[in-house]
Amino acid sequence: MDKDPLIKWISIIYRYSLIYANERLKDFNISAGELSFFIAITDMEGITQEKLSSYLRMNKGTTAKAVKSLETKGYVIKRIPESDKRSYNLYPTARAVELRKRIRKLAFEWNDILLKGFDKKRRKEAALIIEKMAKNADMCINRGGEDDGKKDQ
Amino acid sequence: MDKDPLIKWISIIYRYSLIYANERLKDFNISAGELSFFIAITDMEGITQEKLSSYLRMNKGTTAKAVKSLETKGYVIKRIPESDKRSYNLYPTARAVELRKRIRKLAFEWNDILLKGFDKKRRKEAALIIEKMAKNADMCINRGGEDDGKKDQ
DNA sequence: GTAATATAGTTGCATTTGAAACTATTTTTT
DNA sequence: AAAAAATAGTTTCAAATGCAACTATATTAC
Repeated sequence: MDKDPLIKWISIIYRYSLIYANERLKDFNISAGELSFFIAITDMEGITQEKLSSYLRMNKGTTAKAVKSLETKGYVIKRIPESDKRSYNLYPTARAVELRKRIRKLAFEWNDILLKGFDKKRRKEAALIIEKMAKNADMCINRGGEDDGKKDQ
Repeated sequence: MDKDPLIKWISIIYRYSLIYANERLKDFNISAGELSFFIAITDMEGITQEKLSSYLRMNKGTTAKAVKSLETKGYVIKRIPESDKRSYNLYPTARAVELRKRIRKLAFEWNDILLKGFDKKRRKEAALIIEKMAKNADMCINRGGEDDGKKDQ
């Protein structure tokens, strides 16, 4: 029945997502790994790296590197707020804002590819299932799961 | 509605799967990345790296490295068949076979964690959806998707 | 039967990521 | 307020992975 564990398929989806994103993002000088950071920062201007890490469930080291790279590429500006000199508020540059729509669209185009052949109802169901699985994973790894800065459902 | 693209959740599931597997596999001296190779080789004795790569949809370079590592660790033996001196047939060692059940079980325990709170019917549905999404991704990246050596559904 | 092409694997390099040790700042204790 | 603990980021190291160039063998063309 379930001859292969789910992780086999999750792994394929994830890795192929990176391949797809890397290909499609070439023109924008954004790497697949930076994509979710780019989207989150343009969506939530002023977010800190800490919040960003917990929102994306990324290791803070990973976040630091991605943000630094986006900064170097001219997509993000870091500003130390008076309120807490340890942290940074992250802002998209004008160029990032300008690209935002196209980049976001690209991420959702991949959704359509993944969900090809699914009717409306099944797409909904798929999204709920995937999100629930991620939250189950989160609960397991982070005994509870911190808030991700957005009301999630 | 779908404020975050599916890839956000897929990414979380994938990365947390690695974290979980690495933790649980410590005692066996098998890394998370090697897990699917270990399972496939113990399940399909004699498989070639080429077949293994297409079965797991892994880059052949990645496969080469994982197999070499499993060989070094004493879990896999490579044998060049007379029929084709370019290739290797991969066999699990006695020790690998001995661990097979426990390792496999571990992979499916993660399934249970991911599917916590899902009833029988929904679990079935989840598996179908994930697998279909992976195949959609495969179709997109590999304009067709080669056979993976097993009849898949 | 050579030459050209295809296939199986390997290796070096780059990217993505997590863990852990580290620095700097803030908050809490006492 | 000084000491201790917590928090925000950075950096180093290692693992997982894809890609492209490479070697060796097999197959196909001519």
